[in-house]
Formats: sequence, C-alpha cells, structure tokens
Amino acid sequence: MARRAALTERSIAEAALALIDAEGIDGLSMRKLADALGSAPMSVYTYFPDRNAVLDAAAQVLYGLVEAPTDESLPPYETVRRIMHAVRAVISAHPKAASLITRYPPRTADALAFVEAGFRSFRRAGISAQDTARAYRALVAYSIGTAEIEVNGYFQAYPVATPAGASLDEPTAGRHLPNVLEIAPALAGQDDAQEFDYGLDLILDGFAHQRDHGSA
Amino acid sequence: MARRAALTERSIAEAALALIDAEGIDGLSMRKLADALGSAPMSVYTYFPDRNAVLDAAAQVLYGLVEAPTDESLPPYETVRRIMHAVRAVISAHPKAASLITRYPPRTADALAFVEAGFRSFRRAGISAQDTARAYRALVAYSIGTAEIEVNGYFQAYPVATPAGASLDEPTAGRHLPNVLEIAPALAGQDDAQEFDYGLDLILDGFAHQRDHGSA
DNA sequence: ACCTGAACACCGTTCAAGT
DNA sequence: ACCTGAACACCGTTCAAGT
Repeated sequence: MARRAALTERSIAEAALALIDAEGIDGLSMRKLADALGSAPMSVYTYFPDRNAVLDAAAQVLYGLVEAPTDESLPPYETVRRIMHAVRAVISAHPKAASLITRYPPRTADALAFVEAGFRSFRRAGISAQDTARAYRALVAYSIGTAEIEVNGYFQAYPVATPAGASLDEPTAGRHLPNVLEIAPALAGQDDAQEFDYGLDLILDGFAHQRDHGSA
Repeated sequence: MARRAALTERSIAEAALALIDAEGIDGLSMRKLADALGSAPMSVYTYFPDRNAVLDAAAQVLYGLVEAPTDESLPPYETVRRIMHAVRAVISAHPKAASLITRYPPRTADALAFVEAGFRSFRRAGISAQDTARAYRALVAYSIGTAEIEVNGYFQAYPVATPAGASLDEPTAGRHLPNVLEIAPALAGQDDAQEFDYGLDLILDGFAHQRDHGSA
C-alpha cells in the first residue's frame, strides 16, 4: 500500500474501518494497518495505546456515519424509529464491522449525535429521564442483538436441512424436537428488514402502552 | 495440567468452557486447551476441524446448562419468562463465555431442549408457528443484546464522570450533548436484573397486545 | 514528539510420521 | 483411528534507538 500523509487519530481509525470492512475484525492486524498507512507497524502506537483502542476508534467512526433526523417536529416514536433504521443501515453497509457496536459504545461527540437526537426527542415529548434511559437500554439491546443475528446468519444455522445436532454425544438427536423442526423453516424464511420492524414495534408499542396504563 | 483419560468431543468441549471461564474466549488457545487435557496441541484436531468448532462445542455445553421449566400447566408467557431468566442465569454464571451465544446458536438436541420447551408452550397455547418464530426472533435478539450489554459493562463506559469524548478530533466535545449528559447517570445507575425484566415485559406485553388487537 | 527495526513470547494450522 | 513434534506464517507488544 504505502500512502504517506502524516498520521492522525482519524486517518488511522478510518484506515482501520476500511481494513475491517475488507477483512473482518479478526483480520485487522497492527501490521496490516501500518502497511495500509505506509508506516512501520509501531507507528500506530504513537496515537493509540493498543489494538483495542484502534478498534474503539473505528467504532466511533462507524457511529459517526449514522444519520440522525433533523426534523424536530416529528413525534418521538417516529424519531426513534428513524434512528433505529439509520443505525441498521450503517450496519448493513458495514457488515464485517457490525460487531464493533457490541463491544464499543458511542463515546465521542460525533458518535453520540444520534443518541442525543433521540434523547432530546423523548425529553421534549415529556418522557422522564428515567423512562428515556429504560427505553434506550431496551433499544440498544435490540439493536445489538438484531445486528449480530443478521450479520452472523444466526437462523440459517438452525436445524432445517440438517435436522439433528451433529454429534456431541446425541447420535439420535432431533427426534425429540418436533416443535423446533416445525418452526425452523419459518425462522430461516424470515425477512430481516420486516422482522426488525416487527420487534421494534413490539418494544415501542409496549413502551407506549405501559406509559398509558401505568405500572413500572 | 496433564490429566489423561482418553479424549472425547464432550471432554474437550467441557475443558474449553472451563478455560474460557478462566481466561476468556480470546484466552482459549489450542495449545493451552491441549495442555489442560494432557495432550499434544494437535490431538484436539482429531475431534474438531478447527478452533471455531471447539468454540461452537463449548457453546453447546453452555446451552445444555439452561434449565427449562418442566411444568406444562404454566401459561406460555410465564414459561417464556422463566426460560429467559434461566438463560440469563447461565450467562451470569459464565460471564466470560457469554459472547459464545452471540456467535453460535444452539444446535445439538441437548442445547435445543429449552428452545423446544418454549416453542411447545407457545404452540399449545394456540399461537401460530409464524407468530412463535417472530416472537422467538425478538427474544433471541433481546437475550443476545442484554447479555452483551451486561457482560461488557456497556453503560459504564458512557460519558458520566468523563463528560466528553476523548479526542478523535472533537476537543470541545460534550458541549452539545446536554441530553446525553442528563441521562447518562440514570443509565449508569440501572439495575441489570430489573431492567432485564422491564425490557422483557415490553416485548411480551407488546406481543400479547398485538395478538389481541390484530395488525401484522 | 514522532517514527523505526529487531526481538520476545505467543498464535492456528499443515505436514510427515508414528501407533 | 488416534496421537505426536517440528515447522510455517503469522500475531501484539516491549525495547532501545533514532529524528
């Protein structure tokens, strides 16, 4: 490679994200990264203490790509719905980098912009800080979970064509799993985008319903 | 270490899980694993094609620890609630192995036992295979997401005491994130078990509400 | 302050060989 | 079929040294 051009935190982080996009998170080595930047392997350590810090920085760059809605007049659940879609769009465009969001939360001002937009919308709608935090946690869990499911092809691995658990003791496995065998095709045939919205609506409708009818 | 005793898939998988519990997933090397089993590094390759297959097997052992409710008279949502709690309990007991569930779905008969119990309960309650699959997907996403959040201390990393994103360009960061700063303490102070139930109820109540009032 | 090359202590996996 | 040791092509990071 060899590019030259004075290293910066940002240029390194962007090169790291590009490398992850191409070769996966495990495929990002400090040596390959330095090579892509036209530097010696140890140069990166001037800007980052270790590989982990480089991955964190790549995650911040990724979060910066999320487009938050600027229309302040939208109702809060619609704002959140758009933000969730924007996050999913970034992950779809960077599937090999997706797991970064599982390990590294948004931390820089740039990376937190979409979070700020969502919080602001909720607070302006009169939803308490406590309730906003609770909803946010559930939505983060759902984002991370769906991202991993989609990126890993989680339900493609389910026992459909391969009706039984290959070994690990049970040679006659699958025999006592009639419901798994019945439902597995429905799981394998799910549309990612459609199911994402389905689950998102479960959470948002549940949240709205719970706010109207008390409890918690 | 050196233990002797003839290798089997199961003994290797159990030793792998023990090693992961002690040193984390990244800390599991084929060399250390063989050492713990009293064998030469390459012996494991007689039973597993590569390190990935060993991690998958360790995941199956972990799933096997989930205690599914045997009481068939329980209402379906209560059954699912108990299964979700049982999964969370196993993850809490094996925090360093938790991320295995993100990468390796249950596959063997033993590992799928709790899934079968949940599906069976839903189907007996007259919930369609399609709806069961949809609810399951949302619940898997939520399980994976909450497990990662809890295990990684996701919200501990939020900008509370450290009010701004350390570097990556923005030196004056945090200034335009009033809502993030307001809500961060509530996030850091959340109780994991309580919030897990809160989000779980959002999904289950949303599902029940949606089944009663049509749509989808 | 920034960047470098050599070295250390590891990796997963291939291979050729043994029983 | 099961197990082995040596070797290959990698790793992240420490160190001593340079500008």
